Amino acid sequence: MSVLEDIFIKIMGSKIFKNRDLLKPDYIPEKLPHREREIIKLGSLLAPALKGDRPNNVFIYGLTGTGKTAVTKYVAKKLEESAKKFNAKVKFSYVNCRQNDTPYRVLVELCESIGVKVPFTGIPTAEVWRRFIKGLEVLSAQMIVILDELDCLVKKHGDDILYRLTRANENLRESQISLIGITNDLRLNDFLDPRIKSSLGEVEMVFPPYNAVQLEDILLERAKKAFYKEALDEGVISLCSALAAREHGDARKALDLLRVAGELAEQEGAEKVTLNHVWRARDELEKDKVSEIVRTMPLHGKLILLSILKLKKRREKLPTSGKIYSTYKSLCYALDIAPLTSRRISDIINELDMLGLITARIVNRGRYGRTKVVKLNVQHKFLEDIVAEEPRLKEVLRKR
DNA sequence: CGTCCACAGGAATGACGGGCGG
DNA sequence: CCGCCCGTCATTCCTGTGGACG
Repeated sequence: MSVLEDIFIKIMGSKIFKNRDLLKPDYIPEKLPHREREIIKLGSLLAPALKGDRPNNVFIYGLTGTGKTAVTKYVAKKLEESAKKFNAKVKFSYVNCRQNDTPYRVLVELCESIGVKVPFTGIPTAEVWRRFIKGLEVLSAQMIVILDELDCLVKKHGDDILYRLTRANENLRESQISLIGITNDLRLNDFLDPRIKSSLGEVEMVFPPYNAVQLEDILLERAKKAFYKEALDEGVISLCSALAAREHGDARKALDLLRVAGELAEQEGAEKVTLNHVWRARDELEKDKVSEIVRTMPLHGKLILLSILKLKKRREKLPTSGKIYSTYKSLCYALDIAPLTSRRISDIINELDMLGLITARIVNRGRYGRTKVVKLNVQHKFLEDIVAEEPRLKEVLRKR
């Protein structure tokens, strides 16, 4: 029997997943535990749309995995259903601003959602804008625009499009627009023009993180339908919840852990998902995250990471920026690459800190100056594997 | 108690590449 | 389509800093 066939048989014979899709991040369940209040609040805020009144603009804050998108989509779905019943003209448009991260692309998305066709390049933004307004007038509806991950758009391209959208109602007679802005970044306010702040932030909602108990409820709810009975070992759900609670109560993380643990169990033909699978799922997820960050990092960032790694391996003490810089320089020398200035390296170290790969804190050592002490936050094994993917770095790594 | 270490990190400036308006 | 402008990455030059040491 071939290896591949073996895998297929294992999957087919597996009694783990009933419906794996229920654990995917974009799935919107029928029940959202511990978000009942948010659902009611958002629902009542948007309800005027059914009567043809423009709802207030809403701004939703919350860290990743706090249910912002799920709640918004859920309410949108329900409202659309009701609108059909009451024969009210309500139109929702959901745009993810991370995927569509230019004003142009956002506008194109909006046009398409109301059935206006525009080429995705070739015509000026102003023309797309004009067609959007025209299409909207024909539609004669209450339009509710959901801008998810708004921070990505605003940080890259400013708040101009928000300004236009909030002001669009002045040019509309048959239709009206209202906005729902969703952001992970609580500091987004600082990037916004005060005028926008006042009009977009007519109502603000903050989604608090889930605690471990709440996460457990969420997982239980999903697991009921996603897994076969008895497929989960005792404590699996609690462990997933606990691990995710540690990371600012991220429900998506909790679901990811559970799903990946299940996948691991399935792949090896296990009867049940065990605690061990969860731990391995955590490693897997961390590795994925780290590898994604590292892979897209410029060469010198990788070299710095490598330098930290080498220092950590060789010596006992925590590396300081000076030490890192000199090992980095010798690394560059060995690879025949021109090294950057220490000033720049200082910034790169800060960037790595921002990404969460390392923790750098400033330490005063009196007579012996002032430095940044750096601590690696990732398991060495992962980093080595990932950094080694860069062919040039591979040999350096082999040489200890 | 002053010095001075070993950097931190701000400001100004330049090279480069990519998107936008005309 | 082209030139322009803007953001990013990097360098240069610089001032600032907490505390161990003499």
